[in-house]
Amino acid sequence: MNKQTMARYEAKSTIIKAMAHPTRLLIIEELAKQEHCVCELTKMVGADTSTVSKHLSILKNAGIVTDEKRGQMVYYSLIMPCTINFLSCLDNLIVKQAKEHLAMVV
Amino acid sequence: MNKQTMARYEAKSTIIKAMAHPTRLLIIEELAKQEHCVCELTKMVGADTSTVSKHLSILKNAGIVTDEKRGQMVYYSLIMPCTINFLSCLDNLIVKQAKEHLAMVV
DNA sequence: ATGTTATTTGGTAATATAGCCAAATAACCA
DNA sequence: TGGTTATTTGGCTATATTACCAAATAACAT
Repeated sequence: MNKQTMARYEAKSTIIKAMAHPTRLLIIEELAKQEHCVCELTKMVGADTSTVSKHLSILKNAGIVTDEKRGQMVYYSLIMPCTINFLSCLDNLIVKQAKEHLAMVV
Repeated sequence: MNKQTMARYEAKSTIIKAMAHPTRLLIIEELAKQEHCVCELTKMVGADTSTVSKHLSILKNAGIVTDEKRGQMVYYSLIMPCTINFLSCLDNLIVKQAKEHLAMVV
């Protein structure tokens, strides 16, 4: 296995790992609609602020979101266009699978 | 937060979590080109057979790949079309970021 | 300056993941 | 039947992740 190829897989898995959490997916999908401060996201998620802040820092380190401080608030927004198409593709797939499963049972 | 919406995020994160490993990304990209048995994938990955087998079962449980036994070999193939577009999108992004980084340094 | 709000960071405990070895299972051949 | 190859499963240890609390930092208002 080529060293460069390996590095490429690791870079991709870092990004994907950052997405791989229900809360972080929620955040990504909300930020796809519009930017939000940590306090707004905290309400949406329904967890401790520190927990949400840490989720955001994971997304930021992966290059999926970016932040901007305005006053006392920090606003996060989505900067990775790849993610949203993929997530909606998965959504369709999940609905399709659920329907197939239903058809099997009924 | 709606219960159904939450379940949807969990379903998506299960699929994404299954992708979130360098070895499993390698497997996905190789299976995108053509089906392979566990023994072939083991050689490509360069790890213990049991390790590769476990990676494959994670991908299978997530619905990303499917398997078919022919003789003593089990052949795996990719069945989730979403993944490949997403991975190539990430690849482009990573190359772009690397170039930008290079331009900054030089 | 002091208090309040927004956010991040450090610490900690519980849980999940990854990799290897050894053993079990299955298919094939002699 | 007995041996070989391919694959999966169980067990174990090391490492990573997550969530919360408490404390630190920063901006703003009084």
